[in-house]
Amino acid sequence: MSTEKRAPAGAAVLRGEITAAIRRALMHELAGVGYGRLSIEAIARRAGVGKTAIYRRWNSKLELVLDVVTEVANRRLPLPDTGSLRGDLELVLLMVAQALQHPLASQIIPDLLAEAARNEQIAVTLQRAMQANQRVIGELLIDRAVKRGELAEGIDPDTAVDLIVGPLYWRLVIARTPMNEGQLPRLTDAIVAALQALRPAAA
Amino acid sequence: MSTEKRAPAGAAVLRGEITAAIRRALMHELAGVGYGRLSIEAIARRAGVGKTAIYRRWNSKLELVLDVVTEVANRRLPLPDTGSLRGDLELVLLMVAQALQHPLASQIIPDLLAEAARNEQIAVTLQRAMQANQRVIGELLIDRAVKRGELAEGIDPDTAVDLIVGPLYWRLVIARTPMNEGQLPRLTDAIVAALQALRPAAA
DNA sequence: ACGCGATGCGACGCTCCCGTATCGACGCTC
DNA sequence: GAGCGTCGATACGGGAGCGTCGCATCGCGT
Repeated sequence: MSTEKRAPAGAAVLRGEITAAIRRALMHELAGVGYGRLSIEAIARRAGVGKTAIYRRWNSKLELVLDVVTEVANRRLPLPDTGSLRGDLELVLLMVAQALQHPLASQIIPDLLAEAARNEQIAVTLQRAMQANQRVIGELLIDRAVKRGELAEGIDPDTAVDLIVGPLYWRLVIARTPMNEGQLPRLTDAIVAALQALRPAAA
Repeated sequence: MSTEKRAPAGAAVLRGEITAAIRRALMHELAGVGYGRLSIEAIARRAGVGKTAIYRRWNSKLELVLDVVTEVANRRLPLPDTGSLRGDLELVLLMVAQALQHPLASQIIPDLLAEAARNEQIAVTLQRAMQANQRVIGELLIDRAVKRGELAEGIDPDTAVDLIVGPLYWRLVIARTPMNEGQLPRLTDAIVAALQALRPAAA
């Protein structure tokens, strides 16, 4: 029920264009009214399809949202090795900043995160998606820096990720203050200093 | 319509206990179903009052929520001077952590922030509330540190606030990872280092 | 060429909530 | 003691969305 069906036997088939239209409509509805007010009827209206087309593909609103979220979250972001912690970090921050400033993402992400606080299934789905991206940051960016000798061994990866992603998320999504020119490099320097000052857990 | 009415002439009066019950019920409903699904009927049911009692006090769902949010956000938090940037910072982080871990707050805050992305009135109300608290951090904590010589003059207050509040918010509200014993002091040290490394905007 | 089956679509009954109005009961103020 | 305004409760018409069902259409395999 999650991926595209392909000619099971000798019969008609779910039309992929319609599935795609529903997915698109869901994203826009989610951004527009949020998960709470989300209605199948509105999605069908926006997608220009009948409600049946949706119910035939997914059993419930929750299943539909989880499916689309999972599909979007599984798009991996590559992390080239720039040769230094500062270079890697600035690149990551830039990519995260661009992602968070996407008009659809900047509305959908906080909405789903808020809903995750009351819906266990959404929570675990988002956790999975976030863990995948945090592993990129943790294992690649931090481990690389440790191997280069730029960071101490035994550094707490959770707190490190908090220090890297937290300020940017707060700034762009919560406070919604635009980033001025030159603030990102300064923020990068500050975070590098924070990471280097982060004592290992054993200390 | 926002504060308590007091005996206008020679007549009956809105009973404060009922107003308080509505406020309490609103908080619980908001935490339970979110702003999107919020319904006046459910609030009245939970509060054990008639819908009329609510409509007599507020004209709309939005007005009710804005009123209660403003009232809660106006509770000022004192910030004693511990004598050092690190001491002030750890105290602030501890208070913020406690606030964000409150079961009601941890559900209501992200929900309203998500809603603020599509509702201008909620956005400005929350901005006002946050600016008040950020001023405490900015003017007191940072200015004090500058006067002590612990931070450089001309430091960017916006980025500084991002560095202070962002990691904790991300950790507790977004990632929802519990803070282990000893992580808060380590986080404090790292943020101090970040603030000291934060170059002034003019640089 | 044909027929089967899945498809898209609108209609259906149902539930929930809105915002208003009305009612008798109660309590406070004068 | 009298009157006024608030109280909970209930009812109302209207709107919106739910999940299902019937129907004509279209595509595939024979």
